[in-house]
Amino acid sequence: MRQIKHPSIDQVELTDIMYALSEPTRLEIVGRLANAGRKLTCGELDLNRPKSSMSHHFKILRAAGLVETLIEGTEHMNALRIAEIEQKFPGVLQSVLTALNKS
Amino acid sequence: MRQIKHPSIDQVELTDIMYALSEPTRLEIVGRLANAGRKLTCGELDLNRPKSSMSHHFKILRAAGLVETLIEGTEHMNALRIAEIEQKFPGVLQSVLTALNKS
DNA sequence: TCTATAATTCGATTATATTCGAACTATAGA
DNA sequence: TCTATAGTTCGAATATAATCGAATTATAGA
Repeated sequence: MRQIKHPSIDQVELTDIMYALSEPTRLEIVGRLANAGRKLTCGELDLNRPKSSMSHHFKILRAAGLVETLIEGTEHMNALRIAEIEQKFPGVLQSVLTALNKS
Repeated sequence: MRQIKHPSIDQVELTDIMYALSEPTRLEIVGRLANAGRKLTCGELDLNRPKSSMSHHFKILRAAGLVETLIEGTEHMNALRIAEIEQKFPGVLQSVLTALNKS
């Protein structure tokens, strides 16, 4: 069961996080993953966009270090790397999530 | 003495802020404005880039609502709109500034 | 009114992102 | 071994952004 590679937390750059969060679809994905409180498949998110577009956005979220994807069978389970990100950049992701939930 | 137009704080979007902060030069400008604790002219920042490039980045920072520019004579004095941004998106800008000062 | 200074705007070039259909890969289960 | 399912990768089109020299605007001061 081959797994997807992710950057280690010390490779994660603040600019990459900012960039990943600057796109509405990706911000929506991040918000839903946070609120779900459990791992979600790409399909469960259902933002009404083609699979290839979703895949593209997940790739960027992974590269930024925001999302971790575990392959389980035919599904890809996605989770926010919130604890690690908070440790490295305290408050950054948390405050964005708070702002998201207010709007 | 004509002044530059800025968005009102309720027009400011989280994605625009994230986008503005996703570019290293702009992040640097924001960090210096925060640390200076006073208004700075574009020239004082001196990031070793052509004036037209700096002007472009300031335009984006202004449009995102992050920077306010007051014209005084021939100089443009720039300040972070930190109080307003903090009120609307608590912790977002502050945590980014903290992360910047650690790196 | 002339000159110097500060910064913006314009315009062209190049680079980077987004979008999405079609083809492909990997796994589970019949 | 066949089929269905979940997602990725490819490739091409389109859109958006970054870069920077040259021209322009606005002001201060001589």
